[in-house]
Amino acid sequence: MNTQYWLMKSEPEECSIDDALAAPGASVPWTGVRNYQARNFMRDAMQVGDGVLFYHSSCAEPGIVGLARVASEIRPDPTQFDPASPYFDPKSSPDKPRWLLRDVQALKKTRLIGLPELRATPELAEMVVLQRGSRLSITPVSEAHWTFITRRLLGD
DNA sequence: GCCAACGTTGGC
DNA sequence: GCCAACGTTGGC
Repeated sequence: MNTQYWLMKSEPEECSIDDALAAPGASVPWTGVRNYQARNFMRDAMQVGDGVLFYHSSCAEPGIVGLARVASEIRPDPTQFDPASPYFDPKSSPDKPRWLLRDVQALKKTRLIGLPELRATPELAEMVVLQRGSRLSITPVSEAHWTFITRRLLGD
């Protein structure tokens, strides 16, 4: 299957693009997804090597802040088993894990393309993340949108 | 902190 | 299976 593209939201207070780039191998486990649709995107559709728009959410300047790639196969999210974690899920068990993750490798910090800029760009109006009421932390990005955004970011 | 929008839960 | 109540997301 061809390379696909995704937008993945992270709260910078939890894991910013700088945090990801500073991690060993610039790779971080994408913990904390607790939404079935987002989980299913990771489990069923993502492939190693897919492109990722790294997005900061729940912060002063939400928007795209970097580029990344899907860096691992799917595996259980260990935070669901940790009673001390805010992501603990008492209904999940190691023999039948409910929540899954992939590793995401940060490739590059870019300038911010903030939400206002995204919304002001007609070419991007159809992006899933911009749709009314969209709350999914992982959304697919079309190749056209990926190309438009990466060109704008990388200036080629 | 507010609140719109959406997802999940659980009684029936 | 319906749907009201509740919880969460996330921009502002």
